Amino acid sequence: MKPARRVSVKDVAAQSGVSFQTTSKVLNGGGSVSDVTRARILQAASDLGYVPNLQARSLVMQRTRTIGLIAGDFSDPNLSRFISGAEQEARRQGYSVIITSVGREGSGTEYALPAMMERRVDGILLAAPQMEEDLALAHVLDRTMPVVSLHHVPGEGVATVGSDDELAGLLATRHLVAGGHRTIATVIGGRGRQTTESRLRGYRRALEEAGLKFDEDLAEDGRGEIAGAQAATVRLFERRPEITAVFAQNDTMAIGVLSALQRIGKPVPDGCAVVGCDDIDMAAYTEPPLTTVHIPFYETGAEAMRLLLNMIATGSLVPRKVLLPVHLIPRGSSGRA
Amino acid sequence: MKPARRVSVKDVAAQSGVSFQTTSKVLNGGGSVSDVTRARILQAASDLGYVPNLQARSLVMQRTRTIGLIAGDFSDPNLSRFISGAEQEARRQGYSVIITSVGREGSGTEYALPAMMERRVDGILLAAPQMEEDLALAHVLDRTMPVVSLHHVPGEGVATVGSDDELAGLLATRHLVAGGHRTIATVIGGRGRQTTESRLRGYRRALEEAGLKFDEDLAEDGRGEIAGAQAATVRLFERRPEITAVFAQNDTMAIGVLSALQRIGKPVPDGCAVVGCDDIDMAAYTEPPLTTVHIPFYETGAEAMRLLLNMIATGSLVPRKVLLPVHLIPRGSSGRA
DNA sequence: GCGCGGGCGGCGAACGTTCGCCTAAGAACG
DNA sequence: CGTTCTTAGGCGAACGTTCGCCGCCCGCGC
Repeated sequence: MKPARRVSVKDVAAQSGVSFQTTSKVLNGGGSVSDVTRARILQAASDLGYVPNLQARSLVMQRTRTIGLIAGDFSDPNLSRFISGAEQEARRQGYSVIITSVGREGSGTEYALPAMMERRVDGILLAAPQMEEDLALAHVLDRTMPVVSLHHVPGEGVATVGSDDELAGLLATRHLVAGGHRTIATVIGGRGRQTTESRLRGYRRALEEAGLKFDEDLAEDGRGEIAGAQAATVRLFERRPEITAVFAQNDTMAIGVLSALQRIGKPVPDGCAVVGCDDIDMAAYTEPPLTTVHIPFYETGAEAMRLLLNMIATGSLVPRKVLLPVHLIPRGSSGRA
Repeated sequence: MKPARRVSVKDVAAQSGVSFQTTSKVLNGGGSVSDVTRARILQAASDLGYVPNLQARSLVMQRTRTIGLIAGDFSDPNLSRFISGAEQEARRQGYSVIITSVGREGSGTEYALPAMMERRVDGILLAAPQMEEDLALAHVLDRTMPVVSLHHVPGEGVATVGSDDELAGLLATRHLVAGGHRTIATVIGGRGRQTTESRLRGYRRALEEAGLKFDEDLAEDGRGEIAGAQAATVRLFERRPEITAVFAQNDTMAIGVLSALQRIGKPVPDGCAVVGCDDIDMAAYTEPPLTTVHIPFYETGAEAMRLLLNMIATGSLVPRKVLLPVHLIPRGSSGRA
């Protein structure tokens, strides 16, 4: 199964007739070695197909060039984009990423952290909404290791990179207000989540700006899913048939809203305008195309990784908090093309 | 930044007054050690917050309990589910997963492999369609390390786990035939891909079974995307207005087909039936809900990982080829609820 | 012709483990 | 009371690196 036993620096050394330490120097570019020996060593290394052992290197260097990524469900397309951005940035800087997911209700939390610590990751990137309230986690992380999180985490040592969710809610709702709507409902994501609360705050602020008052009856929980949003939409219109616009706090739910409206016979956008949030791929292709707020998940991932690697490089643990800007993308579902 | 310097087994040993080797024995459950010493050591370990260093362990054990996952774009929801399944299974068996993505056109290929080798992964899971034809890759992998791939890979040493794409095409098309359709078009994914070819084969076989002959004009390339599928649909109907059913080779394209049909004024399913493939979340919520073939991506990932870990455990390099079954999910878009 | 400096490369140690072998007691036994 | 067995635990080595120090030898300058 192993054709040639793993070749180490010693094998290369033997082949080229120098000590293995000298070989190491050459392979790392350093040291003062004559050009001929250098060439000979390099040649031998390539002949033998030498591949350095990062495990051993990490052992002496006391760092692994590895980042631990703790994520919620990978299948979430938004999270996927975040991960994609993070991984790419890590790679660009010569780091590897080791992943672990935690189940919906935090199962695996107690496993994830130890696994990362055992592997001596240089830092941790957190992208698990379900850990927002995990105090034990916060305690472990606090001041122990560089950590950047996509979501808010209790405790002080953790930096956060995210997008401006309040602005997202604000832009979406302002857009509807500008379209002349006065009775604007909203379908919110999971209650209690940071993202939800922020977007809701933006919604309220926009209403306030327009001199409209917030009405509890106009906010329904769609639990972040299509089916939940459908049900929420139905409830909203039963209660308040005069609604003329809905701000769905994410595009998935917006799709649910769209299909519910179709079912109850409200044409979009003339009977009811809809604005989503996230700008998933599909948003451009719903019927009608969905007006939404673009959330830069990919860039957020890259930025979070950048910040993390920077913290590692400088050894500074400044718990910064970065918010990336978002912008509205007007499409058919709100009446403007 | 580091509150207490990393605690090693030696620290634990010092604290409990035994040699570090004995400590190691205790921590690994082995060795013959009296109960009192054992307890003392365990206590010290927990007091000090000892976390074993897997790097060091790997060095001597000659295996890392790490699997390298080389994936195409993470943002692909199907791939995400595959990854999710794979990661979960790995975790269940005490392995970690380290990821790297390769760009659309194979960029990063030359990087991905060395990175995995340097980290001495125990095996590699390949989920990058763009590597199907990478011969250099195949050469490196061949007989060098356990590898399981989601897609076909040239060379002999690589096992494959996938879903039965031919069956998928067959079931989808049979369903349309059974619905009385005689002029059934298909929108295919990227030409030349294994998946595409297999599904197309299933489509042709179903036609054959029904005594219909395959017609080049009825197959259009939708390049796997919504927009591509829209364009393909338009081309199809310009050429053959008599089409009464479309098999879209994946659900994303099916959504494109649906929106194109709406635009050209063909009601679904009465004017034209549509069947997709993959069973993405959204499929149940299109208008009308999409009949599709369920592809078990999550299970495929888990199964692939299972096979890989099994290969590693037994040291056998039997290049098996596993196909997971698929099944049709009838919904509104094909006329049957 | 002698001393000295510098380029080249060797060598020991350390990183944190696991593993197998060895030994010092104490227990059991005749 | 001496011999052997067993048991608890020590010890050296190895895994594959990096790093700093040291010594050799050659060449140059006086």
